[in-house]
Amino acid sequence: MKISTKGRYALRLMLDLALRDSGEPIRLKDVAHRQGISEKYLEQIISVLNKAGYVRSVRGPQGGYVLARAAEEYTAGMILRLTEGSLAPVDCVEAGKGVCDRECGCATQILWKKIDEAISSVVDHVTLEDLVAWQMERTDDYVI
Amino acid sequence: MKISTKGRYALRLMLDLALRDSGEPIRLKDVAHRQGISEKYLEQIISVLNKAGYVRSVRGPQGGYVLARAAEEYTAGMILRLTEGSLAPVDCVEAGKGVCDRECGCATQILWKKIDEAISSVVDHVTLEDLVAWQMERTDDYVI
DNA sequence: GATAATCCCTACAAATTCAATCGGAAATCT
DNA sequence: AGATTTCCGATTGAATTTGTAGGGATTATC
Repeated sequence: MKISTKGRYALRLMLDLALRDSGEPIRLKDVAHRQGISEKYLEQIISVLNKAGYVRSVRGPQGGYVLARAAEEYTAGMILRLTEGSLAPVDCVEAGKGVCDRECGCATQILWKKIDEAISSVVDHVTLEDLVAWQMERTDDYVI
Repeated sequence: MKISTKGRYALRLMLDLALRDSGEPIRLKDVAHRQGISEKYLEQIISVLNKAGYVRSVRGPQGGYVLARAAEEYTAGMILRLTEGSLAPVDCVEAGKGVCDRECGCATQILWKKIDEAISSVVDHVTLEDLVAWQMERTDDYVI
């Protein structure tokens, strides 16, 4: 019941981009250094965000990444679901998946549904802009 | 971000015991058959519940397991935390663990905390008795 | 007391997932 | 041309999950 590094790093990556959003591309290498995350690993993660159109990439020198939209247009749920796959606590309450093979009709499903809704109600209402605000409350400089 | 089979099976196991709670011990073999779970694997799981005093065991023929307390005295959170270890979405918001090495001071922690609280507010308020009631609404017989 | 049923314990193993690492190709600025 | 940066796919080591396997201890019943 843990969020993997993929989701956590993706969120920190997007937060990093949002904090330094000036229109100029931000090099992944810099993000990696600031966040203490392997550059190569971050590549894989931002590749997913890029394909989803969450960031825009600029190749070559002076290149890097820029947020595709304003920070308030991203929810934590969007970012986490994209990178984690799903935030549902069990398979059988996931959107696409219909019934579960055996647990169907099982009362525990009601619990899983409630947990799923509780998680969603948080992540779907916290935006990247909220994270930016929280970060700026905590530290004056942007060293995360 | 999934609850493992250990937690899910533990909950179904406890629900099964609660639904058939008559004072007589219930054989693990029967639970395993009803739930379609390997008997040997269930042994490992109930061993944890037994050591925690959540169930009482009776050895020998006509033996089995009985709930140690009334169903309303167990929350889903108790059972899941015992078998899953922790329901916190990331290590750094767990109770015992102090700071996280690097993400400390990071705004994402606030999000993780909110998710953790949302999950807890569900699992700490749903009791085994609730699950029993939900199950009886769904099916007249107790075949889960 | 013998037998059979049941819980109890520990070790092992297959499969999957996680968390990267590695090596290079393609694009682009100067 | 050369340096910089993103892009892409393969591989890998470790950890975790999800069980299996085999036997030991206890006890009700005959």
